[in-house]
Formats: sequence, structure tokens, C-alpha cells
Amino acid sequence: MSRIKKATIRDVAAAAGVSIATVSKYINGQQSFSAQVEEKLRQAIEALGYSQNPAARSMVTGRTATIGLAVMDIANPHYANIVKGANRIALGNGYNLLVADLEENIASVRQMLEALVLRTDGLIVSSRIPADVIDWLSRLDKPVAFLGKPESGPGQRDLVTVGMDSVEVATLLAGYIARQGFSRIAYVGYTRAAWNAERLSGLRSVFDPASIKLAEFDAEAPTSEAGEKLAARVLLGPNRPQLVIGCNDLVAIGVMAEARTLGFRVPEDIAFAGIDNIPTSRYVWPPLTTVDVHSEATGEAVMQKIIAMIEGRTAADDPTLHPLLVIRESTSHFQGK
Amino acid sequence: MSRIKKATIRDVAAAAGVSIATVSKYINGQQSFSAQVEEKLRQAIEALGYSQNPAARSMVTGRTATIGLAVMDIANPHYANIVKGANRIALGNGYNLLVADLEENIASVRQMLEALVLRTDGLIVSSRIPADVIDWLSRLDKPVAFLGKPESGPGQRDLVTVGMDSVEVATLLAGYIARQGFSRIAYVGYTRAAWNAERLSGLRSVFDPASIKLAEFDAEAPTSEAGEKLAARVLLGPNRPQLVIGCNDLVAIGVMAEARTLGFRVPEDIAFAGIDNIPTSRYVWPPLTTVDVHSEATGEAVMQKIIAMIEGRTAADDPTLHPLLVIRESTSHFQGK
DNA sequence: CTGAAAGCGCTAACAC
DNA sequence: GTGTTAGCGCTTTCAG
Repeated sequence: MSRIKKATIRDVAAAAGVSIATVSKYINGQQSFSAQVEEKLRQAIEALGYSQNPAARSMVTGRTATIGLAVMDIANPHYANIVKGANRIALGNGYNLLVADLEENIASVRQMLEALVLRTDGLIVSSRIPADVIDWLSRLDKPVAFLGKPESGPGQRDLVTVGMDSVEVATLLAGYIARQGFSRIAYVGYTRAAWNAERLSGLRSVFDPASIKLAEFDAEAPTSEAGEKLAARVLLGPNRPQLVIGCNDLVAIGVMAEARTLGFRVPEDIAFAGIDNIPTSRYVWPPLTTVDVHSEATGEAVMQKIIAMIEGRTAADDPTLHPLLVIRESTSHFQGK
Repeated sequence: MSRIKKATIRDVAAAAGVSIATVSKYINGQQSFSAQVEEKLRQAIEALGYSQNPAARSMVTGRTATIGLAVMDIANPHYANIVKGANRIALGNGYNLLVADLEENIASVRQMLEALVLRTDGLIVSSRIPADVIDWLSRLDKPVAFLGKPESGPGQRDLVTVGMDSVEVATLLAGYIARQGFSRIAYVGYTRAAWNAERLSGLRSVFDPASIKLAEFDAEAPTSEAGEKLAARVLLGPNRPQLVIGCNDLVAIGVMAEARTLGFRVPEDIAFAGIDNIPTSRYVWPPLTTVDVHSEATGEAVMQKIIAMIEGRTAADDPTLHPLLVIRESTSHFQGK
């Protein structure tokens, strides 16, 4: 049943009795044609089941109609939702999405991106990658957009960046926490991430002036499992915190689960807050207070931006996304303040 | 700083003082060379920063080193984990992953796949797509593997299929539930999915002989939100179920959350079980009893298989994956049996 | 072991 | 409006 050989533009031209140039122009809708020719073309294409060979096309145009998207961990709902948003915009604009899951494996990033870069018209990359790779990327003559601000290397570069301002996110959360009267906080971070320092400084900008104590912990990965593993150290040490902030929801959820296992009542004994607002956070118990960073909208925005760059349009100035505080039970009714 | 023009194979040939054919063979490691030539080649490539143009290569070879993966909903952790597994194997074998999120949008599947098919050497597709699209796919002369068994159309076709047997999954869960002594069950399914009927028949094969009553409900999507919406109807009707089975964890979690909101104690008043074992299920409250379908391993297996098909190797017979019952608190201590 | 030459399927000038 | 033609960068016989 399967056609042995795909029809080419030449086959169509022959069948329709026109030249290949005409076929090409017709397919790309580059001009108008006599009704006759148009009709014959339609039929020939239909009959032969012709479709363009993207490789041939991109060889002469230099464009691939494909955009690369590299994320740190596709299993993290935050990133999955970014992919979702990006996918929607890409497909809607006739682009395909080449996805690479970096699996938090910083070491091999360069190699993975090199495979992507030649096959794509532009790249979207998590900013949590080494400075030298960022250098290399920004020197490529190909549009690159970063998810979140990359670590500023020597000599601040002009990088296209989409996503929440980490400082703003942290400040928003810290403000709420301070107003609630918490005074002994633990922050479970992930030092290897670029945004970690920013989130920390956002927190400190609120906590320090208010003399709220902030203990810092470093998870070995930004995951729930890592949160669980670290929980005992965070919760059972001296000066037990009144509230634990996870560097993201996943971590917060992990620490919170282990806290319950250890016998703490949440939030009566210890309160919890995260960052991202992944869908899960509504369904854990107690529902997690967090900051919505609009993951899916971020994915849409960054894709919109990179397409604009590729097509040389002045990027419709993106409506800057602002973090949104989401207050749930994990910070209510804390009793030990 | 950016190179105006990428070096081509011809530039390398000129720089090394050899022919382009030699360069090509060297790059593709197709034969050995005199030490001299090899050294010059190495240097020239290094100096020029040369790398192959994939479009040109694939135009002549007809291969793209890219594999397409279409999933119903990338935000569903089950699928995200399939992508994770598939990504790992693809990258490890020198393939790239072209991802398409179908967003549960059955109507436009054909169109989305058509964009993929020309750019890839093979396709992995969720089986929950219309029979005519499956027909079209299987008639393509390109390897296609399905995630889960597609609805068997008229005249059972020979399709490559990877993933759990839905009947087996359901039977496993039903057996446990029956042994626990539950006798009034509700199943919240998603009729539009191919596997729904199979899961149902798996359940019935255990429940019917045991005279366990099974009420069926149809969610409007296989998501937690849909589960929440449907919950009141499931829980507040006549003959309140003792246990609710979600067609997947997401749905079960949604119904369970709403059950608590409605004032039910879980599992004392009503027990819950899901299918998939997404990471979230460990962290909701109470932790959800479910069946692990090895999402990530499925992603790895299906990618392994499609690569074998592409490369004409006899697929190393895949170690059939078997579902694993995961018993957690959502089915313990039920008191109203 | 190395090279010459013939395309792969298509687009983009440029003629007519 | 339509056709001719020159490549895009690469692999692949086939000679030498």
C-alpha cells in the first residue's frame, strides 16, 4: 500500500504540464496564477499526494521552521507547562518544537545544544547553564532566548530573557510571610541554580530589615525527593523554623511530606510555602501557599518572542508577567508564632 | 564576533588540501586515512569550526536523525515522564526529539502529525487518535510506534505497540480491591480514550463474578479539574461508593480533593485509587493507591524500539513491562465496608 | 587511500 | 504569469 517513492516537485510539474518554478511559487503562495494553471496544480498535487521536502527547502532558504527548547527537567511540571505554552505558539505559527531534556545535567549541556543549534532557527534555553555556554550561545548568529536571567558573567551581556524576575517573586512571598508575623524561617534552596541567589536576596531584602531570621539549606536537586531527604536536617535541628520556604513547589512539597511523617502538624506546628504554583500544589495536603510564576504563559511569551526575532519583526513588547501570590492552607492557622 | 558564514565541507577540503569526498568520509568515519591527511583534516575542521549541515546531509541520505513524539498532554506527568525516558534514549543514540503536544485535541491530530512526519525518521504516537489517522500512519512507509494499543479498527492491523496492557493493569487493581472487601465501586473514566473500555473490562472481569457493583462515570477530560467537577455527582448520588477508581491518578486526585472539601473523610468514609503512579500521587493526602505503569521506562522502551526499526535492527525483544500495584493510605482503614 | 562528478529536491534570480 | 537555470552542502558511486 505504501508509495515506493515520494512525489517531487518535478513530478508535480510534469503532471500539471508546467515548470517546477511555477509549482514552487504556487506551493509557497507567492503570486497569483491563471485559473487554469491553478486548477491543474491543485489536481496534480492532490493526485500525487505531494508534499514539500523540508530538508531541500531549508537547504536553500537556510531556515528550518523548527525551534529548539532545552529545559532542565521535563518531569518538573513547571517546565512541562513551559513546554506546553511554547508548543502551542510554535505550532500555531508553523514551527516545530525540538525538545531537549537536560536532566539537570549541566556538564553535557554544550554538547546537547550543539546538536540542536544546527537544526533550528532559534533556541530557547534555561538560563541555569554555565557562563561559557551562554557566551558561546550569544556569539552564535542565531536568535537565543533564555528562560530567566542567566548568571551575569564578566561584562553584562545583552541577552534576551523571558520569565519572572526572581527577586520580585521572592520579595512578594517574603512580604506576605513577614506580614503574617513569622519570625524564624528556613529556606531550602538549590545553590546550583542561577535564580537561587536572586531569590535569596529578594527574601533578605524583606526579612533582614524586619529582623526575621533566615536559615539557609541546600538541596541536592530541585525535586521533592531531595526535599524529603533534607527535611530532617531542616526540621530537627536547633531553632526549629516556624515556616519553611522551598526554592520551588516540588522541594516544599517534599519537605512538607516528610514533616508530616516526622509527626509535625502542618501548618499548626510548621508552615510551608513554595514557588512556581505547579498544579500539584493545590492537591497536596495541606494545599501549598506559593507564588504563581505563570509557567505556561512564560512558555507562550518566550516562543512568541523568539519567533518575532527569527522573523525580524520588532517583538510585540511582551506584557511583562508579574508573579501572583497564592495563599493556601499551608500557611494558615500557624499556632506557635 | 559572529562568523558571517558557516564553513562548508568545501572550505575544509580547501584548507586541508584534499577533496570534499575525503572530508565527507572522514567526518562520517567511513574509512581510515593516512596519518598526514587525518592530521590536516583535524586541524582544518578545528580551525574553521566546521560542522555538518544536517539539512544537506539528510537531503541526500533521506534520513533526519530526528524522531517525532506526539503526546496527548505534556502537562500530565505520565506523559512528561514518557518524554523524559524517550528523550534520554534518543539523545544517547544521536537522535533528536521533535515533540508535539496534542493538547487532547483529537480533531487536529492529522494536521499536526503531517508536519512531523516529513521531518522525522520515525514517529511515536499516543494511540488515542482516530482510526483513520492510524490508518494513514500505518500506510506511511516510515516506522511508527504507538503508546498503548490503539482501538482495533476494522480488520486488526499489525501495529507496533509499547506500553502496559490496559486490561492487565485494571485486573491487577481490581483484584486488590476485591480482596480488600469493597463491594460498591465507582469508576470515573474518560470515554474518549481507547484504553477506557479495556480498563473497564479488566475491572469487570474481576468485579462481576464477585458481584461487586460498579458505577461508571465519564469525565470530560482526564485531568484533576475534570475530576473535581464530577465529584459531587459521583459522591452525593444514591448508593454512595465505598471506593472511587480514577481512570488515571490525575482524575482520582481531583475527585479525592473535592471529596474532602465536601466533608468526607478519606479513606475512612470513601477510599480512592488511581492508575499511572505519577510522582504527585505520593504527596497528596492521603497518598494515593495506584498502579505503576512505568511511564519513564515506557518512554525508553518505545524509543529503543523505534530506533531499532529505523536502523533495521531486529528490535532487541523488549522486556515486557508489567504493572505494579502500589498500595498507599487512600485505601487503608476504610471503615464503612 | 583519494578524487571527480552526479545528483538529492528545492528556491530565487532572471528572462521571456 | 510562466519558464530556465544556478546553486544550497552534502553523500556516493566509480575511477584511479
